[in-house]
Amino acid sequence: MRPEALKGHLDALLLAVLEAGPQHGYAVIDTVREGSGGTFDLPTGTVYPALHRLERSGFVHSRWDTVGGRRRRTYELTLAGRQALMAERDVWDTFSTAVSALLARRPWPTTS
Amino acid sequence: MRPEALKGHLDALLLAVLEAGPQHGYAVIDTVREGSGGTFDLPTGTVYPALHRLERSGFVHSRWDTVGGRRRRTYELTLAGRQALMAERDVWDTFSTAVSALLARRPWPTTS
DNA sequence: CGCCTATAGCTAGCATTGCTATATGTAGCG
DNA sequence: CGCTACATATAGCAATGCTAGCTATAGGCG
Repeated sequence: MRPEALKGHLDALLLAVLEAGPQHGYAVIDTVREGSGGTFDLPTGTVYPALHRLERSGFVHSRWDTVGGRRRRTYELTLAGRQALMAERDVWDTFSTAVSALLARRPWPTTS
Repeated sequence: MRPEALKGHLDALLLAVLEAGPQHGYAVIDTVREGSGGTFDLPTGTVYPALHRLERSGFVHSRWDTVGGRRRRTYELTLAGRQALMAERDVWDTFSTAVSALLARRPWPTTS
């Protein structure tokens, strides 16, 4: 998978993952990998900055936990985050429909 | 439509449009707009550099025409371009399938 | 104990890429 | 003559995901 393919859609994925319940960053990476059937194996350098961005935007809220001596930062969707996710789903639908339509074009039925 | 949504998929769209036959840049813009049902109305500052990029990559070949006193640069897919398009279609399929799967996740059927 | 792996987090800097803004020039209409 | 549509072009911006590198704990193995 070409890395830049994700550009502009990462936030939607992260919000969708967190919609299922609060998770910490490392777990988010696992969930994305499994939920995408292995297609997306996001590096930490992608996910952590993205989560920080989402928090700055007010879409998620974080708190520190300590589990088994390890520090964890658990992220949870805010109300604004849920609304943003709804908007992102709409964007994705129109976007993917349009791209699929264009990619489905074929030479022969030129109809011109 | 958030502008950056297209990032990483523009080349695929342009190649797909040119697959139907050679076109010049301005016409490509029209074809994309109509083929996407109005979703993508690409600015010239997006399309012309992208076409140049595709030519540098060897995916399209251009020639100058003059039609009605106006200079036109007509782009045509190369063999490499056709192959790249096939690859792009595969990328798009895996990509969109994975994103749709993740966005379809819902809180309740947590199954955990 | 020392080493490695898995877990868990962080950041600086890079490269790519699409967009905005601006520019040039022709054809045709009122 | 001025306006609009057609047609191409580029400089510079902003955003964003990735690479690479770093810190730190827990636990297994030799």
